[in-house]
Amino acid sequence: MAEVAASLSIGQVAERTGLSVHALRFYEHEGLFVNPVRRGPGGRRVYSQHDVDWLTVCVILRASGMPLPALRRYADLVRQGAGNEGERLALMREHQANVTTQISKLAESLDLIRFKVGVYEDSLGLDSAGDRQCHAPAPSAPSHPTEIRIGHAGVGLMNTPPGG
Amino acid sequence: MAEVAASLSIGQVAERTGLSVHALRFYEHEGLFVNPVRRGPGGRRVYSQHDVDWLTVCVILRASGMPLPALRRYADLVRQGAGNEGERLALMREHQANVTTQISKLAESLDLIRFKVGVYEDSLGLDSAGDRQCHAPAPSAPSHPTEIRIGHAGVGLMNTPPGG
DNA sequence: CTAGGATCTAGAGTCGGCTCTAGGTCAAGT
DNA sequence: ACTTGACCTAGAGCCGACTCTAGATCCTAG
Repeated sequence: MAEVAASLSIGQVAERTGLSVHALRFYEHEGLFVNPVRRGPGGRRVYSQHDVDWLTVCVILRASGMPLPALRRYADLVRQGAGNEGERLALMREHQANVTTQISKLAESLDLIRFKVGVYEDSLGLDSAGDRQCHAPAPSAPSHPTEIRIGHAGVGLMNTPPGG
Repeated sequence: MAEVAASLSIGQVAERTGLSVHALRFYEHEGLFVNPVRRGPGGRRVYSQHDVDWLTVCVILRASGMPLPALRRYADLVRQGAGNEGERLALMREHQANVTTQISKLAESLDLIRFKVGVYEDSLGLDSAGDRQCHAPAPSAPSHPTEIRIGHAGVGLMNTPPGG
């Protein structure tokens, strides 16, 4: 049905994964591959579809902020084979927690940003043709009780320099 | 009701904003303040509540990934005073777009991560005591049609080294 | 034979955003 | 008088994750 063991050059893998050829060599150097990269005639790297699949996972994990050491650790665990699923699970769960925290922090920031956008739209007389929900989510009560109060002094005063 | 013009030392501002004193001096050097920081006896910096409010905004924008040059541009606009709301709006809208893209990319990555977590939980015989929704959101159809297919070869094969 | 392009290695350079150091001033406490 | 601690300036250093360079090798096409 499908050739599982197609041989790919570094350039082809770069194309398919979105990583640069430099980055691919760098990743190899950093021990991020599960299995050693084979070499063809002339010492050139030969990759398989397995490698591309693994790299695809790597790219996604990197895109969500997993640092290279964690990625290396994960590669190590996978390389060792079955038996360490507990550790892999722990690693993934930790990353999952990091990502969800990241997302919720961004969502919080987005409250302020939306509010600012609303303020400027209003000050321009635009009524934001069909993009905003209702008026603007009140950023003074930003879903989680935080210490920062941007509602009163902050947002209001910050639109003009205090000399005005 | 409230003292609007309280004088704060750099240390106090660091405490209130979460920025380090180093970072505060650095921000000043980089032109990120709306109004020039006053100096007290002995040349020491004197901050007002206005500064703290502005910095609070800065911290949130930074936390959502706005680079310092954009922050500086924004400070410039605010410093110039009324009349450039259009530019401020554009800047904020662009950042808003960046943040929402960021969030949705993270959410996409989270699909894979959750899937992996599910795989390892299953392989350990855990049935994930009350955390997962149902089984796992299918990561092979990740909300937007992307080029990467992690559903078939990827996730499945990557749990064991190819030598197994 | 020659030229072009892809690849190789080892290692240096880049970038953003701070962080830290060195060397000094100043005010308060003992 | 002396120490402590917060502050000052200018500039060097750091970290992560690549990116780029130099100089060599190899393959293919004309």
